[in-house]
Amino acid sequence: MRILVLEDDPMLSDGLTSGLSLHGMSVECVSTCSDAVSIFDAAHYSAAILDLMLPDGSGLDVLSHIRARDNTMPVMILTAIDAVADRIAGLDRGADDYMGKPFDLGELAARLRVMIRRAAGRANPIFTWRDLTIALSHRSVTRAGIVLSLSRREFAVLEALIERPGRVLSRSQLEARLYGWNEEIGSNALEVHVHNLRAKIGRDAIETVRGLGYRIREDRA
Amino acid sequence: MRILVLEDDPMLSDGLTSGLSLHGMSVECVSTCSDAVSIFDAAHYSAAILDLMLPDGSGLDVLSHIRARDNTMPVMILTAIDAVADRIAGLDRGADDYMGKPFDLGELAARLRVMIRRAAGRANPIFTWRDLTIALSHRSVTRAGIVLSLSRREFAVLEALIERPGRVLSRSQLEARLYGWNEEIGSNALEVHVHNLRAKIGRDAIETVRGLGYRIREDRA
DNA sequence: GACGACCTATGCGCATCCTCGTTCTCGAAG
DNA sequence: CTTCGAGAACGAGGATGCGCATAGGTCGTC
Repeated sequence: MRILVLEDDPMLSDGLTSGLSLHGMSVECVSTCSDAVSIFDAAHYSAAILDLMLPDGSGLDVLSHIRARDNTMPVMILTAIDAVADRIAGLDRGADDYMGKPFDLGELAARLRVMIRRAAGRANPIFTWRDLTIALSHRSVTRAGIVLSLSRREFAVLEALIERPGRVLSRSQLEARLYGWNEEIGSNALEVHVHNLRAKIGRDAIETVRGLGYRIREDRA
Repeated sequence: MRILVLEDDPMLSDGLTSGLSLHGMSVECVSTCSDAVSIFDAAHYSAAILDLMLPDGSGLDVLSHIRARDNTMPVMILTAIDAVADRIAGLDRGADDYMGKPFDLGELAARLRVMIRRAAGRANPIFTWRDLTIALSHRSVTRAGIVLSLSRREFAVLEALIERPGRVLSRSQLEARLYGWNEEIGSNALEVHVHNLRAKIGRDAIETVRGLGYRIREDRA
């Protein structure tokens, strides 16, 4: 099990390295967000531990970077013991777990193992788009940290579109997916759903390609 | 065939440029990893040749960057003749082939062609012309990195022309393709579309062959 | 019965597209 | 080189219909 640690406090990172090694994990440390980003792009790890307060940014940005690349690596964030807002923000951006400092090394190791085991068995892609995160398995969508409640049809539309970002889905394709094959639809129901969906997830997330259909706008931010 | 070369030795990059040009490839050179990364994000190439030892990093990092973006572009890495470890690392990170320095230009060109041909069979067709990229599957067209919005007819014209670059399509051929068989057209609608299309993708992309029709100008840049 | 999810219906705005008239360009003939 | 005609480019106007927004109606659930 290869763990990457993003932590700028040398005392803490040394402790993590030696402590987790005792639990059979091999640990590598970086101390800046930019190092973390480049090493994540380059290599593969079983899990990552991210501190939030770094000299050149927040670990949350690294997390967003990871998830933006469809990397579902388990991520644990370290927060101050009482920083609830940070924890929520972390989970919303796709973190799998958090621990408050100071923490017990044994518990940290155990939680890492749980995360890694769970990750191995899951094919639960968490899509992200701008400030939107969509967890298909939980049928949950959050925007900028707050949970949205989508109706069944709305979620189905979003799910269909987000499976292939940038790909145009025609109205008939979407209807065939929402309704059974010969569960005919006689009106602009789909457009209404798209309309309501846009009101919830943001006007410009879904792009209409006139005469062809809809697609999720690719995020070139 | 548009090739991007990442090489910081000017002697070598000059040689590659002139040598590969003789084999009908158009070559662009960058000498730093950061330049390479930004140009890969902006434009599309048929293949890339990456040196490993660069002033600001390793070509392997560039390779990882490319693959992290789901870009399946064929990549060849250049290594010292006896750097076996580098080759393995390169292939592990998703390179398609490698060559040891010094190399034979003819062989390099041949291997590039093989890579490109192989890649053409697996990828969705993305045509490029100068700073234009056309992804038929996504129905998206970008010019110098920014997305253009083409209307249905405009895209259809462009699609028809770009299927066979350099080939002249007569007006009646294009009309037959845009409109159904007996969906007659009574005027110069096609010319208007060509006109509007030119305004978007660049005046000289589409060449008119007087009395015969239109064609995509072949890129001999 | 209140509520939410869903489908249906309808009017409007606007992008798209065709048409038309004019101007421009090319190329061959004089 | 000049002239001239056909083909091509351009700009503008107007019709069409797609997609949007909104409201009303039905069904199922609590």
